Formats: sequence, structure tokens, C-alpha cells
Amino acid sequence: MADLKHVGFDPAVFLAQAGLGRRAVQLKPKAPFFSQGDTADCVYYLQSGRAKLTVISSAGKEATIALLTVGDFVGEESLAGTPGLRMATATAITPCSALKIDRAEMTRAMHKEHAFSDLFLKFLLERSMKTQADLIDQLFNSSEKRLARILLLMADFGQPGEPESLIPKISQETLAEMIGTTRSRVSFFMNRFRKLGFIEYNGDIKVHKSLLNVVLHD
Amino acid sequence: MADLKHVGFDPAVFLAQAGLGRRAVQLKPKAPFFSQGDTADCVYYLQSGRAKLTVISSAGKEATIALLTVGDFVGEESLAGTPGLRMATATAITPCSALKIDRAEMTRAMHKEHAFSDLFLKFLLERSMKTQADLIDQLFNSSEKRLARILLLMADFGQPGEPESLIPKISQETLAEMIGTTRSRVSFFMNRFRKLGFIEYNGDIKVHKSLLNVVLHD
DNA sequence: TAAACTCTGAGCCATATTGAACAGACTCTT
DNA sequence: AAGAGTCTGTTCAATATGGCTCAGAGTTTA
Repeated sequence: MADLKHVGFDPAVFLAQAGLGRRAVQLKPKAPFFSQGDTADCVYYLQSGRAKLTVISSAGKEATIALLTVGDFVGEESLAGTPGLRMATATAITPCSALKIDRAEMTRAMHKEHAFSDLFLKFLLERSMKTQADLIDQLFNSSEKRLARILLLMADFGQPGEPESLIPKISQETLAEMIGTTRSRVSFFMNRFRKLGFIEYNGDIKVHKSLLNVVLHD
Repeated sequence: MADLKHVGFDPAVFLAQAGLGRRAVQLKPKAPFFSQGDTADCVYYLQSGRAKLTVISSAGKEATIALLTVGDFVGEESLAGTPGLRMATATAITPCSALKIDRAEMTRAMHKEHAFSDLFLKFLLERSMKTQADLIDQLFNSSEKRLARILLLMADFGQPGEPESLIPKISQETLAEMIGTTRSRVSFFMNRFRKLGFIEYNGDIKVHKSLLNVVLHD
């Protein structure tokens, strides 16, 4: 997602200039962009804030399938052939501002501006690969490794040479929903990781690179 | 995937006409389109045959993450920003014929013909939704329900009012790889389903609608 | 035909996981 | 400050699962 910003083309500017009917929306924490079951007729482009995509099963369990940040599109399902229904709920975590784009407008914008369609395509591919990676993680790994993976991904190592990184406050409940396990399991592993010195926390979570050992080890 | 054929635009014809460097490839069963770790520089468009997408974990376990059929594109990763590496292996199951399309050509073709880019976008969205559905399935359901779901999906109920449907021969091993469990587990559940009258098999698998009970029931 | 190979059914046991419960720490509201 | 609500640490018994092993049926190969 992050590198979308470096292509020398700002979709926000493009979207703000071109066409009509395009409008900005503001959401408070916990407010929904849309809910599972709504008709899907528009896409959002997140300009600030963080949000999450969740699904509720017939049994009433909730799963968090993606965290959304600045530069992400939300609700792409709406662009698929049939004007179908939302399969998930998108909810603001922090205060969010986003551009709301109708389905037809989105298509028009993509036809009009190649830079825009290229960018959207790239976004879609990245989201797709990310979901695929999550699926693979589920297929291969135990919940302990999945927790470690999620923490490492959120810590977003890579650029800095830092041996540790902070994660914005997140509840064990949410972590459990992302990993597909129970909160008690998350609590158990979090404490294990802490005892082993892989993480520290009292609210925010500090992740050490050493947590990689959990993921990499047999 | 299936409904891609009904848009009144045949990508095969378009691809065959336009541009250069585009070529058809033929693959025998078990032959790879590409392998995990290869550099990703082209996309394939599957014109006939069936194929599968698999991943091998560092521990040596194998997972099947998608089955590919006529009209599917294979290897979209290559279109993402960075010319990266294949994250999965695509292998022919039955004899396959496909169009090989270079990354640059693909971009050109999409810019040139809106009908083509729309079609590809739609394909990408559908694949993405499908992967997401698989992820949700993993997050929510036990391996028994996941097996039932896969069987129902492969039986492809929907159009016909038939109370049962045949699945092309597939090994329990492959099923286990798709569900993320062990073969012995699959064997166990297959027999359970059979005893309950939900399926029949001796090679091909015949799935009854009653199998839905397994997925739908608490 | 015999040997090699693949697929399947079955069983066993150690371990992972669920699901529910309870208590303490903390924050927010009144 | 009291009470409601949320998040966390922890426990415990019932299940589900993974990993292994063995044997038989059916196919392919030499």
C-alpha cells in the first residue's frame, strides 16, 4: 500500500478534480462505511484514518479479514459484474475521511485516466496477494505462528534498521478475530512471547525482531 | 469465472488479433506454467484444460490454493509494481492450452481496449473475492465443514435443479491440501459423509444437495 | 507375472484448540 | 467514589486435530 504514494500520481487530487457526484465523507471511530448485506454500489478511497474489514458468520462469530489504512480503496466488491451485496462490514477504527465514488464513476475514471486505472489495478493485486498470503498462513501454520506473523506484519519491519517496533493499541479480541482463534489463546501466547522476551507491552505493543524466531523455527 | 464468457467480448479473439509476441503454449498434465521462486514477467490466459495453484511451505508441506479453469488468467502477480517472484506454482492437471502474455503487452492491451481491461478487472475481483471467501472459511469453520464446502463448490450447484452432481476425480491428498488438513482426516470425513448418504463415490465423487446440511447446521 | 507405486480405510496417541468461567486491573460515566 | 463496562491473565475439561503406522485394493511398469 505504502508505495502507491510514490508513483508521482495522486489519486486524491485526480479524483477531486475530475467528474461529479464525488464526495468526501467523515467517519467517527466505530462508524461503518457499509455493512455486510448492504447493496454494493460504491467504492471508498481512504484519505486519512484507519479502518477494518470484518465478517460475521452465521454462528455469530466475528472475523477481521483486513486492516485498512491511508491510500487503500474500500469496498471493491461493488465493481464486480453483478451489482451484488457487501460480503463484509467496513468500520472506522480511528476518525476517517474518505472519498465516496459511485460504481459508474469509478469505471469512467479508470477509462479516462490510465494512471488511475494502473494504480487501482496495482492496489487490487496487492490486496489480492495479501489475502492469499493470509490464506496460506492459515493453511500452514499453527495459531501461535499466526499470531507471531500478524504482530510482525503490523510492526512493519523492513525500512528501519530498528531492532524493535511499536504497534498501535489493539485488543486481544481483535487479534483473535484476525488469526481465527480464541482470545484466551491469544492471551496465552502473548504472555509466552513476553516471557521469552520477544515482545513487551502495557497498552501499546513493542515487537522485537527476535519474534521472527517463532515464525521461522520448525 | 463462468460468466466471463457471456459479456459479448472474447478475450481470446482480442488477444489473438492484437499485438505481437503473444503466443500459445501447450502443457501436458503435471507440467508447470511456472514455479514458486521464478521471476514473474508474464500472465497466462487459460483457453482449455484445468490447472492448479499450489504453494510449498518452508516445512515442505504443500497447499493447493486455487483450481484454474477455462477463462482464468494465471499468474497475475506479475502485473504488480515490482517485477517480483512467483509466490506459487501453477501446474496443469489436464492437458492445457494457454496464451502467454508479457507483462508490458498486458498493460498495453488493457489501455487500448476498455472491454479487455474491464474483463480483466472483473476477473481479478472475482478471484480476490474467492480467495477472501476461502480465508473466511478457514477462520470460521472446522475441517469437516471446510471439506463439505469444497465438495459443494466443486460440484458447482446453482444452475441445474439437479439433486446431485459429479466431481471430476480428485485425490484425498489434494483435497487435504486445499482444506489445510491431513489426508487421514479427509478419509475419515469422506466416509462419514458417505455413511450419512451425503455423497457417493468409487472414483468420481457424487455430491448430494443434502451435504449442505453439514455446512448450514450449527 | 511380479514388483513398484498410488490411493484409500482405519486406528492410536500426544498435542492443540475450543469454550466457558472467574477475578483483577483499568477506564469511563454519573 | 460507586458502578458499569472493557480488557486481560488464568484455569479446566471436553474435543478436534496432527502425525504416524499398517494393511488392502487397484494401477502401472518392467
